[in-house]
Amino acid sequence: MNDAAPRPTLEAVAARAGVSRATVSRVVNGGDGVREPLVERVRRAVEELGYVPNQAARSLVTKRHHAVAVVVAEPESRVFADPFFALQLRGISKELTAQDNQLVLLLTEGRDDHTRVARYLAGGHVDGALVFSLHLDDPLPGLIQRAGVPTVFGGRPGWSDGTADVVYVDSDNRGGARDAVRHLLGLGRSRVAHITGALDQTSAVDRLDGYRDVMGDADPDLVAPGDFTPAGGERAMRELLDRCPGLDAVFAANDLTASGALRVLRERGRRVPEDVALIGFDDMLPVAEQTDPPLTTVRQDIEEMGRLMARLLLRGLDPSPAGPAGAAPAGAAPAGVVLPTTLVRRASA
Amino acid sequence: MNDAAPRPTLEAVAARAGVSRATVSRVVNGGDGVREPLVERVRRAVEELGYVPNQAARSLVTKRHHAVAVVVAEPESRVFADPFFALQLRGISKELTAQDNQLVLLLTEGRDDHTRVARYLAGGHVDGALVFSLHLDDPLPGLIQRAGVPTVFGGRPGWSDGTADVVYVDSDNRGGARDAVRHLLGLGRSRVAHITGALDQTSAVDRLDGYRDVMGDADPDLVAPGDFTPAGGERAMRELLDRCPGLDAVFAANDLTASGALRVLRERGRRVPEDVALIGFDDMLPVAEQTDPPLTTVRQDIEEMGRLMARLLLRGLDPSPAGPAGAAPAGAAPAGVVLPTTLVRRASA
DNA sequence: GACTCGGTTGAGAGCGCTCTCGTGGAGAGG
DNA sequence: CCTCTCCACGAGAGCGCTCTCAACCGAGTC
Repeated sequence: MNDAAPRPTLEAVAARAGVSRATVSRVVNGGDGVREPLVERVRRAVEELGYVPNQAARSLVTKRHHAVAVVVAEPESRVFADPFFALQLRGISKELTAQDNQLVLLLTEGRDDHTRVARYLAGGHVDGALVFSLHLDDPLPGLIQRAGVPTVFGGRPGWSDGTADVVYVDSDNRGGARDAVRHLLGLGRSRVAHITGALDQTSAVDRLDGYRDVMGDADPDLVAPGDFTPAGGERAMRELLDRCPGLDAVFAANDLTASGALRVLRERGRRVPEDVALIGFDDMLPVAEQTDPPLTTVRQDIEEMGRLMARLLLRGLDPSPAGPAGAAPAGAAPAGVVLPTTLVRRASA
Repeated sequence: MNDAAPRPTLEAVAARAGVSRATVSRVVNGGDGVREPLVERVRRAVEELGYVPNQAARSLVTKRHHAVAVVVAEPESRVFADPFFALQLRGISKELTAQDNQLVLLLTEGRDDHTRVARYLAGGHVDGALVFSLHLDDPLPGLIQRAGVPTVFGGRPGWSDGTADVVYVDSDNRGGARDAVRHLLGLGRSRVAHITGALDQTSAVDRLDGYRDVMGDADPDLVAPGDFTPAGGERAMRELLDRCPGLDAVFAANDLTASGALRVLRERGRRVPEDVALIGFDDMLPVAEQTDPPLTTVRQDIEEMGRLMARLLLRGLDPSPAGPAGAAPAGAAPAGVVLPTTLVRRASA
């Protein structure tokens, strides 16, 4: 249907500039060791011919692809369906393209995809991988780790409790949860309940831990299991209200959960925040800002998480600059980086 | 940090199986014209060595990359931040991987990125592109079109009013809008208002056109400009209520807009749907289901749109099967494919 | 039984690039 | 003025693969 003119090669540029292929190559790749007049001539030839290097040929010899895979496990799950992930992707993309790397997106669902992805990564088509997987029992991270591709994880993987040499970026779920609960206590509330997230995900576990850090072993009846969905929030809220009618505050594991809880609170005639203060997590805008009252919540800098993941990976790939005096000891990559969270006060608490 | 064993090459497999490189290549690529015993021997060698073809080397000679770029213009905009896009991406991904193609994600913002993307595409690193751009005046689609890469657009591009040979997939915004308005009329409402979307996007224009198809040139005061955001919806709703206190139904250009309108309606003491029936567009779940009352809205099969885009592109790339008796005349690609919408009845209308 | 023919296999030429060497010329040193 | 060094440049090998083409082999054919 199209397939027009064959794209110009190094050879063509060389001919036009009246130099050798090697010289053109040098110019194209930075131009060190080539005298100014020649550089200029080559540049012009490149320009005139509209030359663009053939990445395949280049990769063939350099073994670098300037491409990074972003693996998202189980996209039906929460990761993919909310703006959270879109933002992270944006951060990743920015950082990657800033360093002239491409982003290869790999979405998986189910076993078949696991092996497909593992093969692909092991196949050496990309220089590294950024992996998102929420579930503790997901075999994918393990497979990937074994594939021998440099990898950075988004969120703390379940099987790495600070031990192994796994590189990941996470936000401070535990600290954020503590802040939320403390805020509630600071408001003079004392019977603070918690609706957990899906506890097969580290973020949910960490948030629960944060709650416990502050509340100690308060009344265990004040904790009800949720699953990060509005429906789960409703269910848990009913349960809590039945069990502990006297509760005066709720910390929900995320904003979606909080929105469900909010509906039940209203239905049961509790005023928010007067009777019950409510606080969420994520600061998922379309939800947090649209509820009535708007949700007080814990925000994470999602885009920055993405950037950081990419930066970490790229740094690990590139055995070069080392900065002023060697920023970080060569082999010792930072195992996990945890980004701070901030409390966003709106009307619900 | 790692870089372990060099991966086995075709040569290695050939040696192990006691055949020539050519034969291994034939087997790896389908095995036609190779006798069974040999095929078996080669297969085993591949297995034992864990051989994975080097895609770079392959691309170098075949000029096919088995990779498709997905270009998303202006990710700050609505496209990227909502689940809409995530779903579309999922559809694309499924279709692409089913045919063993990779998905290279290109996010752009601003001029610099435009030229970067154009260069990348023109550079022949991918076999084709799927492009999302919402704004009528976006120069990117034009640039891409000129880059000579096979392209399918998501959503009807502004500059192609059915004329040019542009391939795109869109949902039936106009028809969906008509359905919505007719539904409202069917409910016995007569003063049906419309809050438009951002009119620099074809989807918004099409929805407005659909409204007009049914309402004729009703009272122009019944149309107020929005911008696809909740805030825009609030503003427009206030305007409408001031101008036409007697209105009894509102068709909002999308769910976000509807949620804003809903808030204003409640604030002004109008009951929904008793006093004013309200209907949205998109069926953006976290919004449409969470409002009070839940939103009646027009749904599009987003994931299918994605799949279809990918399928269209791939079909255009592959000059092969042609199906039973040549499904479609070779050169005559279907210019635009428009997917149907369905009305989802909830409580608001 | 010599000959042809369709089908299988191997040899070898590149695809476009990078990178190692070797060469030649300009400048420094004796 | 001649040698030694250093640096800019070109020649050429090869990255791992596909694909054309020639060689070969067994089965028909006359």
